[in-house]
This record gives sequence, C-alpha cells and structure tokens, in this order.
Amino acid sequence: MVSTAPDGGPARAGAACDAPGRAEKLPVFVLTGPTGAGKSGWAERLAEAAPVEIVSVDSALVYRGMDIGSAKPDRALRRRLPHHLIDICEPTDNYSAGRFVADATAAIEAIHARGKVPLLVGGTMLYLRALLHGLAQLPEASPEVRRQIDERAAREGWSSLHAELARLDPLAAERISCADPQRIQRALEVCYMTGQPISELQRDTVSPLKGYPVRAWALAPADRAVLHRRLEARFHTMLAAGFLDEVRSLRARGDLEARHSSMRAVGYRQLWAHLAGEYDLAEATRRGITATRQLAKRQLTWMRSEQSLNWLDPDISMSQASWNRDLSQELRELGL
RNA sequence: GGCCAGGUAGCUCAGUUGGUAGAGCAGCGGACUGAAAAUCCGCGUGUCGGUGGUUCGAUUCCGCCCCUGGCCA
Repeated sequence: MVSTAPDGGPARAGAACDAPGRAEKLPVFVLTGPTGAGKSGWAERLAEAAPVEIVSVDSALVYRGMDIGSAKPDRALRRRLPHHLIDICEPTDNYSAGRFVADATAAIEAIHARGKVPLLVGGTMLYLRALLHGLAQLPEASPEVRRQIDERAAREGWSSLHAELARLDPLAAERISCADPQRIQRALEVCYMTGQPISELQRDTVSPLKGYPVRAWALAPADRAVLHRRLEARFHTMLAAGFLDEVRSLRARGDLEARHSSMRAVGYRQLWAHLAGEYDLAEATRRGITATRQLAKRQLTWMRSEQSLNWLDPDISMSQASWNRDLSQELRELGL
C-alpha cells in the first residue's frame, strides 16, 4: 500500500475561502474553449477591468521554454496582470493532472485570500474536469513500475497485459480498449501499487471546488470552418515568429527527447520530427495544422459533455464587451 | 500532331475474369481519473472523366471526345 500524494483534497479546499467577515464563498470563474478561439484575449480584457486573477488550465503553458508554439501570454502581459501556473516546470518534467489539481487549488485559495476572484482560463479539459468534478486519491506515476510494464509489453504484447487487467480489475478492463496502452499501463500501475482495482478507487471523488459558486463559459465559433481557418493562419504566424528556432533550441538542450510529454504537444511534435529528419518543413507544417484541428475537435467533445458551460461565440460583436460589463457588475455587487 | 501511361471518396491510390466499389489520410461523432496539446473507439453513395456502341446488365469490353503527365515529332 502506497500513500497517496498530499494533493490537497476536499478538506483543505474549504479552509481558505472563509475570508474574515465574509459568510459566502467567493466565486470561481472559468473560461474554456478550443485552442485558437481567443480565450486569452478575453481573459486579458476582463482582468484589466475587474478584480480577477488568471489561472491557466493548460498542460503546455506549464513548461518553461515553450512559448511560441503554445501561444503563451508574453512576459510583459504577465507582469502587468497576474497569471498563475505558467512556466512552473521544465519540459523534462512530467506535469500531471494530479499536480494541476493541487497547484490550481492552492492558487485559487491564495487569490481568494487577496479578496479577488480566480478566472480559470484554458482548454486542457482533463485538468478542468479534475478540478470541477474531482480526481480520485490515486498514487502518482511511478517511472519504475511503468518501465517494468513497458518491458512486459515488449515481450508479451499489450493484449496480454489487458488480459491481466481483466483478472485484476474486470471493470476497468471492460472500459479500456486492449489497444490503449496508456490506460492499460495506468490501471495496472495503480493495481500493483495499491493492491486495489483502479475502478474501485475511482468510485467516489469529490471536487476540490465543492462549495464555491462556479460560473463557467466556453468560447467557440459556432462555425467549425471559421475555427479551422483561424488555426491554420495561427500556425503560420507561429512559424513566422520563430517557432522552428524555439524547437531547435529545445533539441539543443540535449536532455529532451521526443518521448517527453512536453515534446508530444501539438506543433512541437511535428517540428521535432522534421528536425530529426523524418519529413520536410512543408509536411511538418501540414501535419501540425492537422493535429491542431484534431485537438480542437477533441476539446469540443469534452465541452459538449460539460453541462455547466455557457457558450459564447467570439465573432458576435459586442458580446465580449457585454460579458465584461456583466461580470464586472456582478463583482461589484459582491463588494469587490 | 503521333505513341504511351493515367483520369474511381475532399486527397493519395486499390479493385471489379461484365452483376453499380474499398483502403490509408483528411473530415465528422464518441470515450476519457497523475503522459491529456496524450491515448483510444466508431462512421465510407462516390454521375468509377464525357458520350455512343455491344450486352438482360458497362465503372469494367469496343469506338469517338475531353483532361493530366511522359516520350517522340
């Protein structure tokens, strides 16, 4: 039995919001949406007008040195308006949903303690769901256990490991495809480390945000073709801004490899492969744009299943202004 | 102008000894609990370039025409 990480569970989440003299908990705002929809710009405008601080919900922005290809808000902007959970680890690290929940919960509490409202901005939907709906108390990834599982997979094949999972945790095996190595590995890892089936451990989870009034919006063009055009243009803009050099210097560090999860991010992965000689720049560009579209599509699938979202179309003029006005008004009524 | 090779899904192509066709990619939908910008699952009707002929039946065989690429003039 392995002890779970001190993730800051539900018990801790309640404490910081009991700001002195305030009976009601301060709200948490969420602005999500597919990549390229314009979330950052909207968040920036609101943060200029209202007492909110931005908390990034993004699995790529956490990494230092990944700026252009991740469309990271620049330093000047971050100096002017506080942003949290950006540049908090090295691209050689493996950041995770568990670390995000801990970090985001701490950031939210700190912002509330300052008498401000956190504005969660980003499109990493696993992270957002983990925050909104909770994450089970599970052990962190163990490189050693994963290495052993990988070795067995190389010898016996993943279907054999899926069969083992079916013995140890029939429920999980039923949910997980025998062609999905990543989930088979994780489920087995948890079984080995805790002696319990992951499906059992996942059974009851509590949101770290339980008790906070949450207001959530999704920013997305109603027309998918509009988003596609924007994503293609943005990829070319990134290249013109030095994206390829950025990836070149990440490779030049010498300690990063294609297998690191940071280097599997959209765009980085394809430019890395190009620099490794797998295909030319035109092909890398084509593939990068395709991968971006596919990412946006997967994000939208998550968002459709999230009931609490209010949908906004960035192309309807004046809607941003009225959104700003409404929220600023709401915050004034809270005495902020 | 002549010869050759092609013209089949948005793209690259396979195939039908004549019974109106299927892969990869793209796209679309879905799943998702410490790698999540990850990892997986599902979805294939398209005048088979046009037109005439042979045939019960033509995308398939034959004639003519159009388009693309190559070679020769």
